[in-house]
Amino acid sequence: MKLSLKVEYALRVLAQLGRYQGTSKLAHIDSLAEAEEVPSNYLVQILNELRNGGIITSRRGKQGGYALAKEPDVISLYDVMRVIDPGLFTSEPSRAGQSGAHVAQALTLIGSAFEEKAKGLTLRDLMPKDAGPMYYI
Amino acid sequence: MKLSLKVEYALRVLAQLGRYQGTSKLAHIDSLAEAEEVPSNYLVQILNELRNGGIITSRRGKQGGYALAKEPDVISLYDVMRVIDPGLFTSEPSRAGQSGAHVAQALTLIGSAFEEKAKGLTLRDLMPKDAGPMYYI
DNA sequence: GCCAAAGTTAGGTAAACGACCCAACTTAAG
DNA sequence: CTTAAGTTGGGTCGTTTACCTAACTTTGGC
Repeated sequence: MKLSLKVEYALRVLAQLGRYQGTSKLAHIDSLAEAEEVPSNYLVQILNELRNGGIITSRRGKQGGYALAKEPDVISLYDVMRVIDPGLFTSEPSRAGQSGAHVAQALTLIGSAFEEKAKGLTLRDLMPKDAGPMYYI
Repeated sequence: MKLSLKVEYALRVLAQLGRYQGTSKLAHIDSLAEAEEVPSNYLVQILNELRNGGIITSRRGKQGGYALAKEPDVISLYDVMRVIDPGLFTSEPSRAGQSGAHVAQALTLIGSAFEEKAKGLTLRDLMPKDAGPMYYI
């Protein structure tokens, strides 16, 4: 279903950010870029969009960094995709032509299946099961 | 889920071709292009790929034209998409980075939902319900 | 046997998009 | 006030999309 590399990058980095949850540490761009093998110059842009989209928070200056804005299990893949790749869900098929309406309806059906599945998965599903919250460390 | 215009065009035209089923008439490019509002110069290319993909058949020369290779209810939208937009279903997400495997698994899950829905819909679902086969005309 | 109506094929193109890179700027801790 | 971090705005380069053009081939009918 042709998802952009950008979405993959975002999800990988968010999964990585999920590992910081429970600790008081903030993640830096370079650590994230290295751990998830994302080009750091591109990651800058992605993190920015995630912040504007309310998925993550950031702090500037020395000791700055990024953290998830919410718990991993309340951030769905749908939320992320909508922020990183708007137009993935907002694009309506055209109703032109004699069969336009029927085709549009069918494609919307397929799109809904995609959308619902994306809503049912959260960042927690992207994180290692054995690595629970680190409160006790 | 960002489907190409090309796929929409193909589906509209195939739905139109479905209306010719049961008659002995072949559809010409220009009629199809006009009925479904598809640029005819582009449609030429699409019809060619559909023929090479075994979705439709064609006849050359005067009295030539196009027809569905099979009954509308055995041609799924998945079949069409695979022919018109290969790479839609063949593309595997990367497993790079620490979270690559988990992300790939989740995205494949979403992709499967999309794929299954596309397999469950056929050209018949794109055709007007009241217009049954025209054998009796 | 020609001619005209159809499909076939190859190629080309302009605009948009994707995946980056770079540099100047701002903030905040020590 | 220096330095490590995030912020912002821009630029670039290759690919893809959505077309168009034109030459070619096949077929039916006069």
